[in-house]
Amino acid sequence: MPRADQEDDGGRALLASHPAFLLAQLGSHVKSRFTAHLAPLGIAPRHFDMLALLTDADGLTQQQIARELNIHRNVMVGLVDELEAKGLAERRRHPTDRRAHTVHVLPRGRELLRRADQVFDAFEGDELLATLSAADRRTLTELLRRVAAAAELQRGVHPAFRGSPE
Amino acid sequence: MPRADQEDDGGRALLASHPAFLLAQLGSHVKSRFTAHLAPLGIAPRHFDMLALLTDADGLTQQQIARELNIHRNVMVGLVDELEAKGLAERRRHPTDRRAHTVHVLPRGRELLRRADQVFDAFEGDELLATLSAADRRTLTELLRRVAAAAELQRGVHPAFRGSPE
DNA sequence: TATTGTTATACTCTATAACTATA
DNA sequence: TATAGTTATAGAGTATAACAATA
Repeated sequence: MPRADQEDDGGRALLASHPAFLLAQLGSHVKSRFTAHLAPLGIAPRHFDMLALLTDADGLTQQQIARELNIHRNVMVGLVDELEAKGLAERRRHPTDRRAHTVHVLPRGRELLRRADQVFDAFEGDELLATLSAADRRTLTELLRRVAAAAELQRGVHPAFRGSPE
Repeated sequence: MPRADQEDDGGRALLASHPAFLLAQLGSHVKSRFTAHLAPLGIAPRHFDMLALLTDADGLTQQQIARELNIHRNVMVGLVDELEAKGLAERRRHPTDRRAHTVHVLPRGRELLRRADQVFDAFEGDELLATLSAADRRTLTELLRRVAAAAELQRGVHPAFRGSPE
């Protein structure tokens, strides 16, 4: 059903029909919309990613979280501070390494993540992709996944590569 | 050919397999990679977008450019300054409105845009989408275009909506 | 009174470096 | 010597307000 590529005007191809341009545009759109949807819950996408990660793998150190989420360890300090201030997570002493802190999700954090998941699913399904059929959504997801995989972007797959140079 | 959605582990669905998440991730990846590819030419994506717009519609005022590109008019001042400093574009007096400046691409700007276009095409075709067949690329482009259209994101389509509140 | 370009200011993000306590 | 967490600082980017010239 797609009426694929229509050539336009005489000269240059319109930027707006290039996948790279569309990806950049949609990426920033998704980020700002999701930020807005999350605001009433009192958290930002950063916190959402972190709670989601810890729910799958509780008790990681700040360094490990930073590598998984591809953010600098300096920024982690503030993020964990904020989660602690909101009662969503807490730092504990690492059992063997006295330099490290492990981070653990608290009950309030799990409860908030549940609601944030609903916000995310509603945004994705009812707003962002509302015009696509179920089959189109599967196709889009698979194509995006392949492009992301080729770019080595997946979370938690190549943690070793993620060393931010200092 | 896509092996569509594979359910994983016991609990939450992995964020990394959601199209909204993939879009946000790929969007920032595209932006940073394209910025890096453009750096040797001495310009940023902003300048590229602006040169591309003016090549299709030379002589717009700074306000009009700002609306088309969805950036604030205050920022336009600096961008045009930079393009002028590099000899890529220049301000001229608006023929009838003495408050306004029109912006015009100079020969060096057109020449640089040609090279930037090549950089863009090479990045998109040989790097970003290298793993996708021609048919997959068309499918992806069409799906992205439909999602972007639904979000009213196209450049230059609804300029009237773009009023940044002050 | 509204608009164009401009400047100034503040606020957020990010990147870098350096410090401490451990290993 | 290297690493985990922390703190401080500087730069880029963005948002807001205000101003002069003109409509």
